[in-house]
Amino acid sequence: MPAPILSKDEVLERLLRTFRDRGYEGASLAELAAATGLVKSSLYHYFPGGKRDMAEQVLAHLDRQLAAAVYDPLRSPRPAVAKLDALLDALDAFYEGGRRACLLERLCASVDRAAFRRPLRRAFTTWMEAVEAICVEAGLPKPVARARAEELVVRIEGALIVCAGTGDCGVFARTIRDLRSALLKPARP
Amino acid sequence: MPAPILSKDEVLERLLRTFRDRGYEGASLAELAAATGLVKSSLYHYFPGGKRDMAEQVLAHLDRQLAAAVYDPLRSPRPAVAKLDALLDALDAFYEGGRRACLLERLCASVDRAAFRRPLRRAFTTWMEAVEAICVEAGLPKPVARARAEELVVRIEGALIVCAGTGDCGVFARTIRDLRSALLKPARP
DNA sequence: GTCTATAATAGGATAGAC
DNA sequence: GTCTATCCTATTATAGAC
Repeated sequence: MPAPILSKDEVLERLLRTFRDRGYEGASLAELAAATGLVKSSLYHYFPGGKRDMAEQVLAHLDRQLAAAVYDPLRSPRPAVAKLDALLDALDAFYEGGRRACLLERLCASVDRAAFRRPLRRAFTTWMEAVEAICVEAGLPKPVARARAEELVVRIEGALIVCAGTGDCGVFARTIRDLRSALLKPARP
Repeated sequence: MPAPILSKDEVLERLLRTFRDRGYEGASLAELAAATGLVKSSLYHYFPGGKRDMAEQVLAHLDRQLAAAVYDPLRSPRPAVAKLDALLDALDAFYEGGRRACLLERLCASVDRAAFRRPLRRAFTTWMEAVEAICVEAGLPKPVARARAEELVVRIEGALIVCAGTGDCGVFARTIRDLRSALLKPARP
């Protein structure tokens, strides 16, 4: 009875990278197996439901990771501006300045998207609610805060696409910079 | 020698729809054939290079379509606000209020993305230049116009992702509305 | 220019040994 | 929990008739 080579979290981490680099359809079982150092049938031990199961568990893993590394720290007693800075730094690092794609986007675009509907919706909602809370804390009225949060998520996702399409990571940098300076500005008179 | 059933443009139009609905990897030759009413080997008559060839030609087709239906009309003698309105109306119709995905995004996310690098870059650039021209015409300084154009494309692409992810087309509608009212606003003091 | 037929391969998935 | 071996189907692609 061989011992596990990688922890489940390490397996999920590698699957996450493969899915976001290759896309859902683009990531074959052969690639996913190679990325984890396992053979296909070993993957089926962890993920009896196959590829779809992998993506679902990777999504849940991402959710946990983000909660622990990004969203929870936002509850610390710091001014809203500092929280926004921290969030944008985390996003910049996570997407490597626009060089990496977003797993959520990749799964939204997949043929199996219906299977990921709920976790995807949840991921986007959690993200937006975290930003909305920062905006509210900064003194913005709730409807404005909501709109600003939506705008942040939209612009980050869009910037990743345009970076990939133009090969110009500057788009992502400018988007981050712009959000940093404008997101918490008072609502226009 | 049977006559063509569909014109080349009609074939390209149907391939475009299939690619944007199913994604590049997600669209199989069987689906692409069904969508055009041809059998696989007939597709190879039009597209000897197979699927990649199809996507490349579809991209070129889209480029021509946009030039004729969207970009060229922007050269007519109308005020900049009217041009922006027309462009946003065209985008809203093209993406069906956020219900349809963007072909450019689908190809950016594909495993064969390297093959589409140039046409993708060109498509994004053309789009941004058209918006930039409107902004300049509205009296914005060139650097501001450039940034605003980038912002429009980023927000449209992002809104499509967030729509797909949350199932809420309202995101797209709000983005269009917001761009309509804010894109040509004078640069902040 | 369209078709039928067929190859060749890659993909997802399973059985069962250790 | 990992492996080897295998299966089945879908997918891409080609050959050649009409």
